[in-house]
Amino acid sequence: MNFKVPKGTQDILPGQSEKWQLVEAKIRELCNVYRYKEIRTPMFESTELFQRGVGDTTDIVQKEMYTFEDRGGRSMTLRPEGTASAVRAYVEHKMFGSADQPVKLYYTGPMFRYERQQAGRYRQFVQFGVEAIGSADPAIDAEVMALAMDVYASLGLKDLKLVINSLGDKETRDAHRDALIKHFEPSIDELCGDCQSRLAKNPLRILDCKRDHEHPLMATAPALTDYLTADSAAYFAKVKAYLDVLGIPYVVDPNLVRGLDYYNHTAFEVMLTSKGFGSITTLCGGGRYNGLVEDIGGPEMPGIGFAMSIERLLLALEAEGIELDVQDTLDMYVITMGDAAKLKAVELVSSFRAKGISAEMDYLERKMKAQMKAADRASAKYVIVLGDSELEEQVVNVKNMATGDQEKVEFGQLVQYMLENK
RNA sequence: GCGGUUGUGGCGAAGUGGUUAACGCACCUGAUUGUGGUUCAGGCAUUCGUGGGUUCGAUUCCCAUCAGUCGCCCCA
Repeated sequence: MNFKVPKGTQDILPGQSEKWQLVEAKIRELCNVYRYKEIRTPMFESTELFQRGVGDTTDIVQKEMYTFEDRGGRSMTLRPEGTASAVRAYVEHKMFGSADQPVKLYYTGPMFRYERQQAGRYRQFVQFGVEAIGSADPAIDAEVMALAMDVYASLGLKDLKLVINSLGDKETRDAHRDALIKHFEPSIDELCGDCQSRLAKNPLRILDCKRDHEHPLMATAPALTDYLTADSAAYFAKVKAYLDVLGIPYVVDPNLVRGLDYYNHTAFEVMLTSKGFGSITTLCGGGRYNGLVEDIGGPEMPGIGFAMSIERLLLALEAEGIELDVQDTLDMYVITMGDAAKLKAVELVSSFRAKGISAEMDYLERKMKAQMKAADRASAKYVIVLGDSELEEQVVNVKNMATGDQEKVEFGQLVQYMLENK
């Protein structure tokens, strides 16, 4: 029998988990500064929520969901993303009536999508995301993007670009869609099979096909920006103006498309400019979703948000050679020689810990030299050696591992000594 | 869903149709009878992914299968 983690999932072991904690701490700190409040929602919801929220025609809903029937015969689904749940909670708890408006939420937690694993893509992955609901002010679009960029910047990631686009309103999209079909349909045979199926499903996606990138039809294809209504164009211009004020560089990519149905107006991605890892270059994706709250049964409320994968964030840091400053400190290692010493060591270690001094001792009956080595490996700041003579005199040498200096300290003064020196 | 590639100790990594399957790291012991990071000597463990086939004999050749990994699609 040998059990393994399910395909597409991973164990995060000590050594790695500290990095996660650091990233999560940074995220909470920034969310607090930007005044986004944490929301925690269940990891599964009724299947229908995602069908309505994410969109029935999306790949996520059609072939990537972990859907199961519970014992009561209800169809449930492990959440593939966070926005639908956040919006559901917003509607359910009538947060549109709360005093604080707009409602600014953030979440972190695992998401589930049934996909083939590759570098930077997992079946269970952790997303950090924010949602700002209740405002159609372009300034908040810029704020959300600024927060995303800040997370990366605060961790030292520099080789990033913010790519933005406007998907316009419904009128814009319908007109553009028709134009795209008209443009590609006559010569669709010249394009790849994927594009051919995209024509009916989501013609917008043809524009970012990698295989047909060089095809002459691409260059002459109608651009979404040409179909923006006056209102949509004005809105997009304001978003850009606010980004300028914030000093956030961005690239407008008219072909930027998001894969979830609920997006309109502002769409953006944070991408790696360096080679990065594997074929994945997008670290974060987001956009505006006016209309989603209504679709889920709430009032007509505009919203905008993003989601980023913590796994990809960590992979990007690794690819750029950025070491997170995780501190793994041990204040005191107590070396024991003999059973009597061990008895005393247990007592001493406990008294250190009670004062917040991290302390460790040997549990493997190792020789003194091996214990010394273990203390060194654990980067212990101080070490004491407990043997028969120390027990008799009630005094130990406290060794400073960095300098090698030793100082005599009475048992009763040890905790105080450590509090002053650690 | 489709395609590529890999599968040998805790980790990394050689190798061969034939008695005991290199080496490095890690770990343990000793040199140094109570003080670490260096050095030297010794020690330690492996169903050679799994199942079947060919063969006197398979870790090695063949088939299947499983798993990892990478790419496509799509996405974070």
